[in-house]
Amino acid sequence: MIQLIRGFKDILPGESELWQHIETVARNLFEDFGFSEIRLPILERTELFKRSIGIDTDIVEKEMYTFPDRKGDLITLRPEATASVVRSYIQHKLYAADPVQKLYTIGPMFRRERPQKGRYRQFYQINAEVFGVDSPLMDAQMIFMLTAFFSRLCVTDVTAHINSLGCPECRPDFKAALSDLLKSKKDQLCENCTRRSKKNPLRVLDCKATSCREAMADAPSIIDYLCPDCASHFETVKATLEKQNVPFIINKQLVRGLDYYTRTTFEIQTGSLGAQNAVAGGGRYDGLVKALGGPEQPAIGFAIGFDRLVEITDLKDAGLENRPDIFIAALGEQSISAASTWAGDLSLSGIKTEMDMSGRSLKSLMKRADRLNARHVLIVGENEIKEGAVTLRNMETKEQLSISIKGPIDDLVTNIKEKFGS
RNA sequence: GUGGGUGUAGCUCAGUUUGGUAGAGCACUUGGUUGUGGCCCAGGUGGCCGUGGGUUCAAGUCCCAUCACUCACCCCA
Repeated sequence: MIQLIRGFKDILPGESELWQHIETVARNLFEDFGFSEIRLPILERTELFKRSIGIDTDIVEKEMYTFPDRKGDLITLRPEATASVVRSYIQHKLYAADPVQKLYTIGPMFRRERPQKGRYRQFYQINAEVFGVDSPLMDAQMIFMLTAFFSRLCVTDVTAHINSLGCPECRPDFKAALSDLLKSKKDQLCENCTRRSKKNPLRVLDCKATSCREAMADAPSIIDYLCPDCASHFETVKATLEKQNVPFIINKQLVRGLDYYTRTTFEIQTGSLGAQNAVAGGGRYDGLVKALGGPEQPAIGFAIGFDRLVEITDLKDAGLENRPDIFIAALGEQSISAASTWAGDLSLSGIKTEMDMSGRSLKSLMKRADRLNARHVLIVGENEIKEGAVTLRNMETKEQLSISIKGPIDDLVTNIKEKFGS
């Protein structure tokens, strides 16, 4: 038997309804906030990710699916969406029509990590990005929209964490201060952090090892090193969130794993996912558009972990399953043949119709209708054909009524629709 | 990449200690009830016991290898 690739998964009927529902909620909400969908390719030139995510990050160093195509060009299955959105914004000069662009996209991402709870090699993200707005009010609005999204999906066990990473002006001072501390505490650091303290000292703040956490307890806070502009930007974000009643906590340890982030950064964390506590994350990346060859335009965005969201939502049994309005139980060759043409007309008229073509006993057809959770069963047998009227049974009330089939098929469809009542 | 746990029917799992006929519940199917679902009762279908090798008269069970799943480290969404 050929099995699917490690870390990949199928989304089967029964779960796909929930995925569709979440997608619909996202589309409706984002579009109400003025976002438009952008659909992007899954393969990009490897160079794009190296330049945007950062060459020293784990993603680029060891997690990307990168391979040469038949001509030898290096291409990569996208590990995240922001790089592609930015690429597209630049390539199609979307800023020329209007520098302000609000875009969302939904689709699969690929990272070759060891799979575990809430972590797959192909996973799905819902992304939203805003270009051309540097106002902190937009930062607040993005977080506002994100938390609204979670509450619409009845996800309760989530907390918004926010922080500011400063800008190229203020970050060097902070890095220097942090490096000094790391040198003095180097005996307490775990192996990884010893390495990181030289390459990317910010990451040490994010370490989960207890010894590192203790060592970092009195670490300098980036917030104390913010330049006046960054500081007032962050103040406005916080004040606006408070005004809008968005609960949040300031998390000075919050560091992003991708190099392009600046200023406001945020993460939605949950306690229901084991070690994978981030269910959404994002922030401002004011320098990225320019860095990728575009004009100087600020930007902010976030990504929601779709798979993780599915795991923590309480909507699993919300009755989203695809149940037939009507199940046709036809008995005997003649009835099956006649009913199969009706089934098509009923479906076309918007009635979810299922019919059994096996010719089995009425009892087994009723059982199947019950299993499919059909609302009504249309019984068509020799008797009915002879008498010119079929039987419509309401599966909940057990009420049965007779519907004439003497007229044209349209009449039958209309009659059935009427009988449905609610 | 490193560690722990687990692989037996479509699903959830017994059976492995101490080698000796492949099991249960659910699901599916047929009938009890000539053409009416859910409950009940009786029957039936369904397994290379993850895979490959080894030990043995004999392996689901013991040994070796390998693969997969899963959780954790790491990292992130």
